[in-house]
Amino acid sequence: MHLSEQEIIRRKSLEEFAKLGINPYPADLFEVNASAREILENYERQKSDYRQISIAGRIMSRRIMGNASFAELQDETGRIQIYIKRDDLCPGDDKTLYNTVFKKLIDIGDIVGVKGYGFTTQTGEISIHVTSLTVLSKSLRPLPVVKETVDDKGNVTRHDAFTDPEQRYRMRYVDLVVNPHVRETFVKRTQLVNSMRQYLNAKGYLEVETPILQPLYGGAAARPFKTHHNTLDMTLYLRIANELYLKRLIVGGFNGVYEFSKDFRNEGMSRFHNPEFTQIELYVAYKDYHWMMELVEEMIERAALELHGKTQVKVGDKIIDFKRPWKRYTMFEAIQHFTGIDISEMDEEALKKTCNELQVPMDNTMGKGKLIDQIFGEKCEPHLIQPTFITDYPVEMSPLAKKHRSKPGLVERFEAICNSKEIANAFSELNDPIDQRQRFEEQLELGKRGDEEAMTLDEDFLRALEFGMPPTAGLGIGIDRLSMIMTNSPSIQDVLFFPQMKPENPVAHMTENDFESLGVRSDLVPILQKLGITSKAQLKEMKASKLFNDVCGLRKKMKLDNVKNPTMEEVEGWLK
RNA sequence: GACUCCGUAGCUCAGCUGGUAGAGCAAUUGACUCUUAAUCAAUGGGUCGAGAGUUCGAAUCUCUCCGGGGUCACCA
Repeated sequence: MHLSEQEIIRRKSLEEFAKLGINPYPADLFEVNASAREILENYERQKSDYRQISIAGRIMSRRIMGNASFAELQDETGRIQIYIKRDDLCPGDDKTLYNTVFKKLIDIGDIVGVKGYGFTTQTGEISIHVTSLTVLSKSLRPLPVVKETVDDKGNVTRHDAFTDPEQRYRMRYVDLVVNPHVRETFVKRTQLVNSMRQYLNAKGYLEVETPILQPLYGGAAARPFKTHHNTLDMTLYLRIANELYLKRLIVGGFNGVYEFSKDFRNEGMSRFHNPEFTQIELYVAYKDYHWMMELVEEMIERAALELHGKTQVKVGDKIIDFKRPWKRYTMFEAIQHFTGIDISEMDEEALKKTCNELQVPMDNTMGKGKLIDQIFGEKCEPHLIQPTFITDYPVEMSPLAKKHRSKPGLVERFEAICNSKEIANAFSELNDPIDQRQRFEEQLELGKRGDEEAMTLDEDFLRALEFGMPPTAGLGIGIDRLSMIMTNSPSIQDVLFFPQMKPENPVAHMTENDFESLGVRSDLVPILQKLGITSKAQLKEMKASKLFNDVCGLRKKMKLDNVKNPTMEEVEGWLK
């Protein structure tokens, strides 16, 4: 294993700890009675409460001045400065704990527990005067060191911030330690989910769990991930939606069911797409899509209030206001509003002509519904920044939605669009089993023509509908997309702890064992590693005389005085 | 999948009309008892993402590959 200089130094500290009889990974619990934020908030008012503070966290910076030092301790709630004075930490003659343990063996990133009392420094910072220090976990890798300066106006400048997206996503644990706003984002995401859950629970709806491994995937148009069950010897799919299972539960007599579900779609990745993502789906019996719009407005307005204390949310350079009521357009109205063209009576030919006039890209495989959607996507969606309901979609694109009660060719469906992206999708659910079977069959036709995302026919779902499903309103909300808006995050990767990434390329390295199997003495291994030898094949191609020279030369350069040079015979032996 | 930009020390970055790798922070050693991007002095640290090519000579030019970002396409 290749270690950097700093890693080697930290590992050597472990040996020093052992010599001092200190376990840098103690098993004992460490009693904590305060948090950084709590102390900073309450100390001025309640000084007497902070005479015996016990707190634990990570050392984030150190300022050592001889026999006294300041350091910053970071716990879950934030950072607090600690003050360590040699003679207060070590009242007796033995100053090892200060001189050796704190000053030499503890590094930035180490996790320690301290006990002490609160005080205010001469420059006015609330701090902890440390009387006892315990190492709780030694950190063997150097943490990125991020420093901050605050100017007169209170603007914070971060120096050397840990910003490389690849590193941040691959090592989210490091990201969370050094980038406080990242923690905030994820806390907000959880608050969002909690807010919605509480809202739905208060209405008496039941949170349920349905299968992730499904023999047939359905409920959406997407390509699935495929897997195999050995015992049953059958193909299973990771769900792309849970719609059809939740509807079965409505058939079974529940009035309201919802599920926060991880869904999986085997498609392209982008700033708005991760192969696994979270949706909430909700189904309520005896309701329709008008009713559902009210619920969505109320639920999301409430979430915004709970997260931000107001209905306005800053997203990029825009302010998005979730205050009810949201604007509503039918799809035709929206298109008329943004293009001035009324397409409501147009047939396929007229729509194609309109696409050409508007310079909306299209091709001849597109049917009426797809053309309408295309115009909407090009000409309307980019302008819909404030939350807006778009209603009444073409039937061709919505095989699970009920036909519109009065407008032929349309379904009772709405999407909520916000910041030009769909955040919610809902229908009056199709509960007519005969109609549903026809729609599935149309999908099968599309599938035969090569549409990889066409829905499959789920015979058991149809059987359930044939037993009778009450009129039902159904809803799906993309939690990741909504989280992006609520946390002002430009990429979906910023609201997923561990976004999908390609695996890291393991750098080929020969281990000590690999070298020793060739007869290389262990004390010579670092020299060969330093030479950049990463494979046996590479080594075997080298000339013995050159290798001998290189090794002896490097031994001198690396100042490995107590390592004996190999003999020429030895080197020849490695290459056999 | 297409286009485009990026990959140099633990972190943030400079070096790129080819000539043996630099800075700040971090680290090491020393000084310093209220500092806060602490300060001062000294020191060490790099397969310049990987491979191949051009060349006397490549971090730098060319090609291929790997990883990442962005835009587009796909994706209700």
